[in-house]
Amino acid sequence: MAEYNSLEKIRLQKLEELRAEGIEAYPTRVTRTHTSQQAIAEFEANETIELKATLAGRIRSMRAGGKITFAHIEDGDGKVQLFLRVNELNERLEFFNKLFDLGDFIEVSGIMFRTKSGEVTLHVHDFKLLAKSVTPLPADKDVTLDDGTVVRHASLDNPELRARQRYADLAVNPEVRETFRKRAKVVKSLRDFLDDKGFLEVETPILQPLYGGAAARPFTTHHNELEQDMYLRISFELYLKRLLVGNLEKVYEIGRDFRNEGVSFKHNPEFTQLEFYWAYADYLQVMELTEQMVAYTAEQVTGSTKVKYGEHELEFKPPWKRIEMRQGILDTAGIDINEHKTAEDLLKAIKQKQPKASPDAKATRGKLIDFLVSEFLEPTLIQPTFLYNYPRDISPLAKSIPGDPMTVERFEGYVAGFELCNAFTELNDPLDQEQRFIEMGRDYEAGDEDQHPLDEDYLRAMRYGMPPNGGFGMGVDRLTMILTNKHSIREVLLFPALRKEE
RNA sequence: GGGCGCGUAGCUCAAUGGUAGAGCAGCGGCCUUUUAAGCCGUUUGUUGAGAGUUCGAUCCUCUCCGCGCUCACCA
Repeated sequence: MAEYNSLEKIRLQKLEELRAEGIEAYPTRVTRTHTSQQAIAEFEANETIELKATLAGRIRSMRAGGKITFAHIEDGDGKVQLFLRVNELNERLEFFNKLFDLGDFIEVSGIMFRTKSGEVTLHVHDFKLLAKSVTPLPADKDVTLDDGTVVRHASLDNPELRARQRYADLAVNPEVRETFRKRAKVVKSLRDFLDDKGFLEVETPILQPLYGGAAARPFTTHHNELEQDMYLRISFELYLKRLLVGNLEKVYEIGRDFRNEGVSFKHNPEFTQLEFYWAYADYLQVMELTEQMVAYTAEQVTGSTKVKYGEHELEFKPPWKRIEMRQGILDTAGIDINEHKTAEDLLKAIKQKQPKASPDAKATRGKLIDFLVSEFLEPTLIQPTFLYNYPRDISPLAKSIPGDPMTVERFEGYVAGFELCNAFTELNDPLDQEQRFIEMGRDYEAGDEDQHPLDEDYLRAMRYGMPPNGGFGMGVDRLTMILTNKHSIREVLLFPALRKEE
């Protein structure tokens, strides 16, 4: 049984009073004729015509006078003011004032007009309760004090409450609703862009017998009838590339990935990923498509390719800056990785630079290079930038640069100092791929949990012949953060992962 | 997982080792064009949970729970 606080008990009492009057507090049918903004627009188009309207929405404010009451209701389109007067409503006005609360959903009918102070308002002739609100919304308001200082409308602010009770957050903070409308637009724009380029949207398994395509720890679950453990996917990569073997030339998927790892302002255990694979393309073509796609999305969502993010103004218009990884590390860290061909050698060079963090002493050469990037280079990449040409040993699914077996054709897109996307010319040589898997298997035996187990079926697919192709992956949540100027992934997830209550 | 910080009324926040406060919301009045109205009156608490120190703990100590920041982890 729910326990009610004093405010809720008062509302429950009102509910009883309503029912005692024979009023259904949660009726089934609504007969709305206009949304709030439709009614206002239609009235403003010609104010000499009497406009009758029936509106529906939630009571957000009430100003009850003796014989008149002003209120605002809010619906999906916005707010509209109501004017209720004893002249039309008689004793029902008092009934309205006494038994209706902020947060209740109501239906109101009447005639649109403009008040003395100029606000388009519904003059209410009839009203009906649609749903009684038992728990008060956490709304608040500010007040101007005698000395002129304004106490701000604080409203719901507690980040935990806002995330746990997103419904209340959405109900009370219109800008939060706007953020999620923009998020939907981000996804739609990406889809439109890729569809227009001839990509086929597909859906691949979330429950997988093996996980792969990324270096991350998976969530494990169990299928009862099949009597086997299964994993929630950590990427789409290996399944999407199987489709290239099947002669689907251009495929993409937008969906959820699951990684059983730490939570931070840019990591949630489940997150939305976009991946596409493009036969007969290489990473340079993917780079061009990427900057076009992100610029298109930015423009669709914000109206411009220039986007404000915190103190920065980001320009997404192609072409983006390109930095070759070796050169970028040389410029920011002062180390030429080509002069340090072994991990021991590179580690020595790094130690001389005395970075703030210290690299793992057992790290491979590739991981040390990765360390240099995140320590020195990454924080400088504010404007959209492609960092390209990665070490082979941290890129097991990418193809080497012809003539440079240590380096692969791979790039990552950086914006605002963090990684937005990752792409490469995909490895399509089954023998090379098997070799790389085996090398990773060694890592796996050595206790590196992030390395994936060998996927025999993927190799079987590749042996049938996989066309040369370029692949791409991007965190949709992160793109949404940037395009909505939010600095935490939780702000762009409706229901971010939180610990169980109590 | 480590470090730092936070948790007080429905919401936003004060406060002191000695009976826990404000604004808004709520409740009761007055007000027929208000603008998150105004005026008068008024209620609200297991101070996150538990233990300890103390004559006395919201405050000090410890444990636990939750959240935030940060580091680690993380293509």
